[in-house]
Amino acid sequence: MPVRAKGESDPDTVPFLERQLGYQLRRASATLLGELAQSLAELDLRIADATILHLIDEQPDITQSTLGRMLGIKRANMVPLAAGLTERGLIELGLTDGRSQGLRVTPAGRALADQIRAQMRAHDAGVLPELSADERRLLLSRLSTIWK
Amino acid sequence: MPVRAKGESDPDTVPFLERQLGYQLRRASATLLGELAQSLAELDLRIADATILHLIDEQPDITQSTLGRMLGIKRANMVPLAAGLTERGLIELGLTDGRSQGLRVTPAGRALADQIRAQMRAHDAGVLPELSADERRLLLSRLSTIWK
DNA sequence: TATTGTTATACTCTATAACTATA
DNA sequence: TATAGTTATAGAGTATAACAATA
Repeated sequence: MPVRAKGESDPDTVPFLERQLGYQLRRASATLLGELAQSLAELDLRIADATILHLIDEQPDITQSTLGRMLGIKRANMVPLAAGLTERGLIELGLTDGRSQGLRVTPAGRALADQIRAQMRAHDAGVLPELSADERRLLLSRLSTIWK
Repeated sequence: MPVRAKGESDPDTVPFLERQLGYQLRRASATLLGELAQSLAELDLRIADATILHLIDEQPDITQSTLGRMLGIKRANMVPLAAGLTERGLIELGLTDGRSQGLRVTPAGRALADQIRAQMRAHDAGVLPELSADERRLLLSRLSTIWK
């Protein structure tokens, strides 16, 4: 007679989609995206804005093109993103070599980047809080193999 | 002296975003979404089309509204999706009670739903193939808690 | 009164093509 | 010749509001 731990249902009863890793990943990601977007809206930032500002703070003189490659955002779509952050006085031009324009955070940008990281950390801490540090590290490394 | 398993880098050296579960989930999900979209394009289907067709096959006489609630798709946006599948002869009206319209697959729709599941299974099997069956089950259940 | 299906519409994100300037 | 930044634009996908018909 088959034994099953409590809380686990009969595998044959589980609907198809529930067993799809891709589907579960998609739904989980969409939910977290929405939550984070709501949280960052308090800082008047979209997720792309916040991520870019953080990266410029972390890596001064990075260019639009490099940021786009890192984040999977097309060069053309980086322009209004960078322009928006510039208009708000959060970033400015750093080292430029004529065609490449290094970007740096302003003092206001750095302060906001700190707030962004704080919010992202706080949000992330609420995700799967039952994971141990080891389990968390393992999951992170597994996920990164999917897209890298 | 701190000991570290080979292949693991100094935690303090890992960039901020790489340690964010939300970010990793987002990137992984986007990659898988793109791969699956490419695969389903062979059947001339988008992911939403395929998912809906599968669900109607699995649950005959389900309505647009119910499908929308299950998948996080607004009622208004379900209309063109259902219309498209109907025009292609993949689904048709089943039980209707006046305002609710149950949807069912046609024979062609059922055959395509089988192909969809085959493609989804095949794609999913390529995701984190190093996971054991137990690890896979655990991950699935953890992910589902995020969005349910 | 609440829900279903529906239409119209706006908004965001993303993709493509083309152009200029520079390495 | 390849790359960075830029512009304009088209296409998805998604969101809101409103309406008619029905439970």
